[in-house]
Amino acid sequence: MPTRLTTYFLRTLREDPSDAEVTSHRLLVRAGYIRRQAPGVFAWLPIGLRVKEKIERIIREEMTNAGAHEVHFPALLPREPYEATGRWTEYGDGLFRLQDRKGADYLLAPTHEEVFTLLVKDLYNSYKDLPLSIYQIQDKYRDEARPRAGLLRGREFTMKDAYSFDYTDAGLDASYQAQRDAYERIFTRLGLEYVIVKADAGAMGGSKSEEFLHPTVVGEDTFVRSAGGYAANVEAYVTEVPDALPIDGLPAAVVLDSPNTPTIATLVDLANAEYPRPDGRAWTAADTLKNVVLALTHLDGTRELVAIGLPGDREVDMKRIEVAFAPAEAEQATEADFAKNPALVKGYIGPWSPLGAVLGEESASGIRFLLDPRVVDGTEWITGANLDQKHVFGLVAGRDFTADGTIEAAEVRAGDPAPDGSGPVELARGMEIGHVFQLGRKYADVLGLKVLDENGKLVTVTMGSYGIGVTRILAIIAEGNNDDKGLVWPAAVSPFDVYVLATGKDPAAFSAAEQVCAAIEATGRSVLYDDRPKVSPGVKFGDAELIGIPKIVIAGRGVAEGVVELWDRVTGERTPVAITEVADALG
RNA sequence: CGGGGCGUAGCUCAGCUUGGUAGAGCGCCCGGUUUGGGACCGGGAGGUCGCAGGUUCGAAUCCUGUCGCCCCGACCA
Repeated sequence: MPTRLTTYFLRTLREDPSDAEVTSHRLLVRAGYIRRQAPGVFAWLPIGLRVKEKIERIIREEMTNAGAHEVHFPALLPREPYEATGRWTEYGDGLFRLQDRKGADYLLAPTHEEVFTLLVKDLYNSYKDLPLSIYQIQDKYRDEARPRAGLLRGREFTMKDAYSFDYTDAGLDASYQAQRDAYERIFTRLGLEYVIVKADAGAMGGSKSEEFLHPTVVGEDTFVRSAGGYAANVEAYVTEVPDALPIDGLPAAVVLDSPNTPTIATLVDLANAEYPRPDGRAWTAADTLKNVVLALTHLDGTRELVAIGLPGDREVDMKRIEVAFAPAEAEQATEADFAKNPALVKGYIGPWSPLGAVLGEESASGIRFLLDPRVVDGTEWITGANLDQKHVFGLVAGRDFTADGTIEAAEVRAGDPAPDGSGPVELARGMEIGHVFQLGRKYADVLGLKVLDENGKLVTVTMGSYGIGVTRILAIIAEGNNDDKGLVWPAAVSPFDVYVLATGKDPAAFSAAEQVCAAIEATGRSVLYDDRPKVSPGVKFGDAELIGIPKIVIAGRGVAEGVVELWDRVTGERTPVAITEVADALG
């Protein structure tokens, strides 16, 4: 039996909801797929659920193909496992916490690594039980500081999360690869363009991590890619290190007056006006060494100042900084920080002064000093002399100053070289739709998941975790498949296979429509049938377009001649077809 | 957390400047006409004007406070 609009729980809105900005949010609400319950929390209406289930079915099939077994954990979990791994506190305000009537702490799980690990620990203790991959499709909860864009960043969202358990590194590699392959099949079946980028493995002790990004302007992640195939999240981009230059024969550094030059731009202008280069080339920002002072707050609450030196033509990328210093938090040093460190002359900070080294753990300030990898030995710089209104010219790295290490802190720019030599990179925006991650032994270590190996020795299990944002994918598909009339679902995820509508007041149109529904369903297709009487054709056509089922059949004025129309939602084309041949004509 | 905007009917919004019985369109219900691009006529249901306090004879409107929501940014395996 077809699903009839007269009895279905579906209400379309004539106007756009006022609180929806992005296309997917606007259309999914207007077409009756979802309703907002609270910021970042949505109810699923029947037609929306069908799309969600279509996506989940594809994921389940490919998880099965990858040898993973489905389980289901509660979303509501006790505090203890998360306390053990430190995530109860590390997750900070992002965690939904609650208490039961006795005052015991619970949380709504943001991900389930802990309980998956403990489940396996409970039941397995031999290498013979491994490898194992298990997964669930579950709602996750994160108290986002700012939920936005409807389903794209919600506080409750559905995720497929899989976890693999191996006792050898090679086994982990194989499990990881199996999930990675499954992801490629899933996204291909969903018709979703994706780019696999190297991702930051983060502070959680992971070793290898890749993100599946869908290129889209609404994306929140910036990634880089080269024509030669390199792709990386901007946080994971690794700077190509130039060869060191010879130091012998370079002239000594000189301290020169540079009044009123607190910024790189003013410094370059003054240098060109007052101290032109002997070779006639103009000074540029790239000739200057910018020293940025940051304040780190470590997990234990201690505050540490760190100085970062980078070419003056590059900005500091705070996202890359965060990754570099995680789990510590980084921010710009405050006036109070400078006040406590009189060795730093703001606007004229540099690694060196005529009195000796200023930056570095062994220096006058004792402040840790990290350099951009481009600042190799033998490079010459204009930089602050730590004297008010003075800069030093020709300061040579490796001769006049050294650092405590290097750091990936500078912004990545289009045209920068890919680290694998595959050419210059371009920058693009993407939305993370999947993430595969070798966790290694971090969780197993902390939670004590060990098995006996072939030699009867206890070995710690090594794990992977693999996530796909189900509801986010749904929104992304909606985002990329619509026109000014409404949604246009790809057949693979369309809530119904065919939309049948009858127009006019002639009962013959409705009986023809019923006949068409039956014929289509006989071929195994699902049908949504607009059987509403007394609704004008314009409304019916408009709803059909808004709802976005790709194949539409119109039973109307042709039925007397035994003809209905096949309406292609994608192309807009309408083709007359004999009623008896509709099912075949759908292909 | 910073910046901006908004809370009035199921939805989209007007009314607030200048205080005086709460409005429109759409949707919904009843009757009738209409039926290939969001038709029309007549009748009707539906609102603590976010909340609290204040000013006033009288507050959706003015004042104070508060809560919530949306957008941008910060933040976000």
